[in-house]
Amino acid sequence: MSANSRLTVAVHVLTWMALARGRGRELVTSDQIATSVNTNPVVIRRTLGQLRAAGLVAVQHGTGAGWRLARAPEELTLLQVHDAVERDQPLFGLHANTPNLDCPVGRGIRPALTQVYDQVADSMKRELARTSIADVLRATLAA
Amino acid sequence: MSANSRLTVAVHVLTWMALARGRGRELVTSDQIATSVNTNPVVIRRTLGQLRAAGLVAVQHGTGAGWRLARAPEELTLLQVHDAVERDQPLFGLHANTPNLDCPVGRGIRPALTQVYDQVADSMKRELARTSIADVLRATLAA
DNA sequence: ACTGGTTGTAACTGAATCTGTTACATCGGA
DNA sequence: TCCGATGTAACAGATTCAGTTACAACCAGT
Repeated sequence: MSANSRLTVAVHVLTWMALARGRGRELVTSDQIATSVNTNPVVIRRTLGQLRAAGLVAVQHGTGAGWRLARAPEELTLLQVHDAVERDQPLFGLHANTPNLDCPVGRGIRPALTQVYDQVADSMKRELARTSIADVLRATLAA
Repeated sequence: MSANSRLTVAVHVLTWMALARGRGRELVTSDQIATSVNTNPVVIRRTLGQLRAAGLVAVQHGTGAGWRLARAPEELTLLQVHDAVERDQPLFGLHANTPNLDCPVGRGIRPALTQVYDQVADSMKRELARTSIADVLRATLAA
């Protein structure tokens, strides 16, 4: 399947918020962010809701409502963002149907693959942890 | 998204072929493999077709037709399998719609993310390269 | 207490993907 | 020629994804 864009949208959101914050506008709305991402504000609010559940952003209600970063951009890693928006999504799927348990391979391959896939996911996560939103903003403005 | 099971099925196929080969049965049919994977033979043939295009298995036509491994199980890595069945599938998708190019973030974030995503994919591939079909077979029979 | 702009979330749509299935042409050794 | 297997197109149902509409909830300012 072609992978989804959740991580991309979430990083875009946070990077945009980091830029706004650097310009003195700490509180921003889903509408403003949606203009930059070029999508519907509800999509942005869904993403922000996941980021809030993970403690990466904070929301303010009522008049003058909006969102703000809960941490400095240097302290926000792509791993935190990934964990926030891809909760429990395996990197590789196992069998759609249980394999034949009468076969030695069908019986043992799922735990064997789970172990390998976990190692691969750990490696991926270590790499994601090496980049912060501040890094992304820097690279984005340099382009 | 829940991830697809292509890599899992392909590894299962090759692992089963490696076991059969170790038992002296070098040539096997998609029907036999499908029984272990618990799916339709056409699904297996589709997978085998991709593995053949990558040079990992060889096919034999006519009477007594079937498939055989093109290399020893020790020489078949999960990276090769991944590249065979997930050709050009990005690890993370970019924006579904082009972001707002009038915004500095919308303009610069795609190349910035591409660079990061490529690094993460490289890390993932390095880890996949560390495991062979022989390793998987060993772990499968040990379970 | 009312207003008004924003959030929070459910419900639905269309497109795409994934797995499984049927059908059938093709291959080539016996 | 026969026959068991491959190669592949076509289709179906389930699921996912992004987008959209709709509307209740929230709360600072007046």
